[in-house]
Amino acid sequence: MTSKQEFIEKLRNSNLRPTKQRINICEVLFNRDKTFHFTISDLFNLVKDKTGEKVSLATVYNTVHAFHKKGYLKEIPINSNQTYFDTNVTDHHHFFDVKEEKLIDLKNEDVGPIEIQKSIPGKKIKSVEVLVKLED
Amino acid sequence: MTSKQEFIEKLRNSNLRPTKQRINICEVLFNRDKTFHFTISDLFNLVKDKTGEKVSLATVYNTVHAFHKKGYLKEIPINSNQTYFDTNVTDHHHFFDVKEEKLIDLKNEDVGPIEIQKSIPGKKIKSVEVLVKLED
DNA sequence: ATCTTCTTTAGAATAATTATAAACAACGAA
DNA sequence: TTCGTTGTTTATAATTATTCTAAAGAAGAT
Ligand SMILES: [Mn+2]
Ligand SMILES: [Mn+2]
Ligand SMILES: [Zn+2]
Ligand SMILES: [Zn+2]
Repeated sequence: MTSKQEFIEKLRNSNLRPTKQRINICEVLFNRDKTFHFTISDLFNLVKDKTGEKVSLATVYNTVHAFHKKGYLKEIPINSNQTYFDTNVTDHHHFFDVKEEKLIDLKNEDVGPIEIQKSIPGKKIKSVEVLVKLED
Repeated sequence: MTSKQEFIEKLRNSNLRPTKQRINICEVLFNRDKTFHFTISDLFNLVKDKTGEKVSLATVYNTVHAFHKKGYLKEIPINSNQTYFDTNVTDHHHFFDVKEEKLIDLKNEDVGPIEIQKSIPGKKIKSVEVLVKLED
């Protein structure tokens, strides 16, 4: 349980004005126990449902991009018509349930360390992500 | 070097009529030494350039989807505004050069076997793919 | 309170992809 | 080879996720 005040501070510290809309979005995104995987459309609907207040779709996009830029959200590479985001910004891997279209976190110890034995001159590794697709 | 006749047979065997357009697309896709990573727009332009014959964009989409369904192309999960495909349909991993927006194949031995230590009841693993993002 | 700067918003614009439906080409049987 | 059938191509329209625009509104500083 994170308090509204903490969200306000977090936003202020990030040079983002703590507006009603951003605070509502924070509640939906960060007031939870487990990692949250979502699309913009998921988030848009949840804000309405959980806070009772309507936020424009443009603001959801703006806020998600702002949070992404600040490092509070991670973008997850899957092939889908919609972009997926993740409140777990640490380096970690995923199951993707193709039928349910749901992401599930994998702990690093569930996958083990991955050593990349090849390198490209002039380039360095930015991230290593494993995506495990699941079927029935 | 694969001959036109082989493409025609391949198409027939797949219950796809060997049209001029499909054969041209085959030439661009499969008449090469190395794996080919591409977007629909890449392919559309290359068909014009390499064969001198114009193919409609809709046909490129149709054909790519048909080949994908038949298992001749693989879709690569990266976050981009465009979908990437791959002529290497075996299970394999990738570098993605974020700046150049280019995919590079990784051999399985460059990554090593990946053992997934977690399972989800009722689901089985369909694929395990590693995406290594590269920066300068 | 006033001014400035940032934010929200509705709506328009963009861009990838998919759908539509008419013209066309491949096929198989006469 | 012709003819009828079925599959394919194509231009174009529709759809959909995302981004842009510009005006109205809210937050912060003085
Ligand atoms: Mn982003
Ligand atoms: Mn596809
Ligand atoms: Zn996650
Ligand atoms: Zn590849």
